[in-house]
Amino acid sequence: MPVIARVARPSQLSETVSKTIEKWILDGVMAPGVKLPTEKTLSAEFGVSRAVVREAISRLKAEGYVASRQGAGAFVEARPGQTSFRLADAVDPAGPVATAHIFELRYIVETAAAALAASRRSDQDLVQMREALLRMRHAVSERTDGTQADDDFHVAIAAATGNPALLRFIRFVGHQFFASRVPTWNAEGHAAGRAEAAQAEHERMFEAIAAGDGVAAREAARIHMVEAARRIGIDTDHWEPAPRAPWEEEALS
Amino acid sequence: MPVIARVARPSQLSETVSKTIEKWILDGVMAPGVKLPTEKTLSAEFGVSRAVVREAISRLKAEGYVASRQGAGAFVEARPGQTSFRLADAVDPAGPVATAHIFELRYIVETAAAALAASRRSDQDLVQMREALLRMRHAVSERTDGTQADDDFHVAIAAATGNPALLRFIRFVGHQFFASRVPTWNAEGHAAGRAEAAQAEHERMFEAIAAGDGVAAREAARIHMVEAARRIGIDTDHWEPAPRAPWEEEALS
DNA sequence: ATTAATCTGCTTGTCTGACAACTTTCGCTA
DNA sequence: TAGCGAAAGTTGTCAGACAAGCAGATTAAT
Repeated sequence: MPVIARVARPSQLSETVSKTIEKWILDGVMAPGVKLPTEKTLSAEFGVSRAVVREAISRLKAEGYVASRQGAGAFVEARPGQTSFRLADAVDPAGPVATAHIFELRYIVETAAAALAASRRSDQDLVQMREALLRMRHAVSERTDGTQADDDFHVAIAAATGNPALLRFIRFVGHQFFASRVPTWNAEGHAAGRAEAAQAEHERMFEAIAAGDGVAAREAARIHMVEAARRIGIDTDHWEPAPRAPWEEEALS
Repeated sequence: MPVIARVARPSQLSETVSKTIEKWILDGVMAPGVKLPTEKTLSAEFGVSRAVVREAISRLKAEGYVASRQGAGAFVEARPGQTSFRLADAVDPAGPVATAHIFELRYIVETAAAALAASRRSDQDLVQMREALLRMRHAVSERTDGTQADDDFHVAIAAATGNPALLRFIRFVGHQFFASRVPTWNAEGHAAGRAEAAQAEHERMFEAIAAGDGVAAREAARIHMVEAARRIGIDTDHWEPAPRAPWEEEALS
């Protein structure tokens, strides 16, 4: 019986197995392209049934660590970081600046997406944006929740770039701040005029994109991002080693 | 260009099932916290064995979409997945435009990073860049391989932004094109003057960043990215001419 | 009557054995 | 030697069974 890293956490056998194999790959014990032991061998060495091993490999396949070919075997696909980008690896979740750093990343891609959308959007893209915009308008007047429409609007812009990779990434980064939109759209946000303010910013973005004005679209998106950051209380004063965000320098002048 | 929903791949039953359930969750058919059907029910409805359903759920657990408790059931997680970004999900690997889409994403973040680096770089950051630059110079004159130094140079710029999330993402995206640098730095590339050309572009980027000129840094990076795309045969005609943030335009005046 | 303990059915976790689909290897034949 | 086909090995799927744990209903105790 080989060494089995006894992880205290997983009460699930399949998780124990998958974590162990994942560690093998991470530590370079199994290089990319290498065929990993057969399911029968693994089940024997781990002392579990083949079903458990299969579930473990299923996890690893989902995470992109391995790929298997029927009749041939399972092979190490690649090292982590080559196929997937994890925010948990990118920033220290406990760090106070993590949110600001991720938001800056979002700021970069969303402003670029707005500019691209202005020059590439189809009529159908505009329909999607307008539809989300109308739902937000309705949410403002009725003082109801507009977080979903808000999210849909941003996704529609990303989709209008015609770049699926960019679309997916914006959805991914934007999702990290889904909960952050609540203080804008709840009763308090309506009362304080935050929902109305956000809506006005959205309207300007839409107009610029509809007009095909990339520069104006980027500027409108920039303003929206800056205001959104302010609304969720991102403290740019504490930004790491770098002095400050670009929009702050502008505010200074 | 419409959405590419080409997912005909899954010949694996478990993948078909997991993708279907994933779609349910993403489309909001199953809200967070909701208990999904029992394994027996799912196996009956999909017409597959329980083992297949379990492997599918195993995938979903690995991706963070669901969590299951023995005896109780499997429940949709509050934060549906979205803990990692996988390019394999973002683009159709078989599509001819996949590389161009990913490169555009890289173009967006690298040009922004260059602009940020110009305003935030420390003296130590400059040392890192200069070191990589010297190694590339040496590679050009000696006609040796400079891919690693090339990569290090771009990473040094990303690091100078002081944003670890941005750094990590640039490393991730840049790695997708690591192999693409070979035709620039191999014997053929040296002979055709591609290595020398790339080096000149790098020098301009460094000078602008060292001078603290964000606008020039972005423009130099833009040129380098466009040329790099051209060297690996990516069409950049439809790209935005010179995406530039408003604060930089202000800096011009 | 209220509360606590127990029971019972249901669900997930694991095991075993079997067969189908496919790949690789190797020995045989021309 | 080259090509072919059988055989062994491996993953994919299925079926049934039992253990472990949970939730609601039933029963017992105060």
